[in-house]
Amino acid sequence: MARVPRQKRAKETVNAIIEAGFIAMAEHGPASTTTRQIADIAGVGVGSLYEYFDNKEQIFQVMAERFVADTIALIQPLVPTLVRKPIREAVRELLQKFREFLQQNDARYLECARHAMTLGFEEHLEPLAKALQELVTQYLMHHPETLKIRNIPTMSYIMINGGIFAVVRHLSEPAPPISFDELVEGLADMIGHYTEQEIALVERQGMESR
Amino acid sequence: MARVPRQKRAKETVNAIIEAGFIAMAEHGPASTTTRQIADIAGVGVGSLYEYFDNKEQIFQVMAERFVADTIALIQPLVPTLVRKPIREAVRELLQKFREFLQQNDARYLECARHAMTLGFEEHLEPLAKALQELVTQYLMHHPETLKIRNIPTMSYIMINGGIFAVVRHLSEPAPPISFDELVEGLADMIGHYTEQEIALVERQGMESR
DNA sequence: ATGCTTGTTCGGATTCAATTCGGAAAAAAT
DNA sequence: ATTTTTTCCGAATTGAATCCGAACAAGCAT
Repeated sequence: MARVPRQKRAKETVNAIIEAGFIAMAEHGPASTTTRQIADIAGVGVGSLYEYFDNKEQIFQVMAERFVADTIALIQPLVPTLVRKPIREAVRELLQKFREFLQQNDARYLECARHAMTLGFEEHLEPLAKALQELVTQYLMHHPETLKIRNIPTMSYIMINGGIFAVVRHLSEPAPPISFDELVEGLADMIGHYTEQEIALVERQGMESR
Repeated sequence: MARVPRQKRAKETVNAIIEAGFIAMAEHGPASTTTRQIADIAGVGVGSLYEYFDNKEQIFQVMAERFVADTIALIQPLVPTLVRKPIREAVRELLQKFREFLQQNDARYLECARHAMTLGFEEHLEPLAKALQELVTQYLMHHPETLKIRNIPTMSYIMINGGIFAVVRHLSEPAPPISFDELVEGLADMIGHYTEQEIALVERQGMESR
């Protein structure tokens, strides 16, 4: 952003531009969204885009940041509730909330996510991965029996990244071979089984060594 | 492709363009590779690009197709060997081969994969997903005890997509929190545990119903 | 209110990369 | 050798992204 909006009017302009970005992106896909389209939808002149953004790319970047920030804002208040639930239920609830989130605002975010992998979304994904990492950490602390699981960093890395992408990929498939609900169940089972088996393993070893 | 190369010379040109595409992509990232760069690296005039490709985008598409095709060509001969091995070992071997594959040719493919999520790679991923699906199917047939696992389609969807993306994401992180070997072990464990637990579950149920 | 400074908007002018096109050179066919 | 087909090219065109300076609005001191 070349310049910071100081007056209310200017802030509204910036906001209109970002909103317009989402709309244009959902309609045309990222490759064929032009600055003129964004400006027209936002109801501002093309020149105005460049008052607050260095280039078109940066508009997309800010959109991505907002998307990720909103997703995190969705997750964080859920943490205290989720950490008290059984693992499968927690996974299910998290993913269902995420789905609802994507479908609000005429499914604008969903349309974006569908096209949007096309951008450098991953670069902005880090904060989301961090938030999920935090959720995992909180969860582990509320379930002391899970702390004995081996390779927690590795497994949470796999679950978080694998999970994010399995969901995003599913959303971006025109005709996915499985339903979203099946995907959710599958992820819940995958994670549930893993933790259960690890805990069982630890207990067995504990008994043997007595 | 507007035109099909008929003479040997022309085929070499096409090939040089695609190769140049990989080099330029690895060097500048997809967003800022220009047609001129590609033409210069390939040692042809800019105009020549358009003899065989409709536009720059299509060059990237063909690159993606070649990448995916090469990956499949890597996997398919491994199938007969992999299906005879224990699950963890199979996963480990597959992923290690994949890593070697990415690092050949000055790690050109790896550099591409790093940037390349930025493109519509996923659209070309389908054949790869299919090949992996086939590997899973073959594996299951060679291990009859695994056929009792519930939700095989869902679980293989998650493992394949989650696996692909966890690996790609790992490769594209400048400072990943875990090593590639840890990732491989983790994935092997995740898949291994799941199948073991499912098999155990089925056996237990089998005993109960007697 | 009035003049002054700072912030904001705008759209034509400019720049830059993608794409086109018509003809020259090379290869193949006659 | 001549004709036909294929290939190659780079200057010219096109269109979108970006810049810029004048015009307009807001804040603010007098």
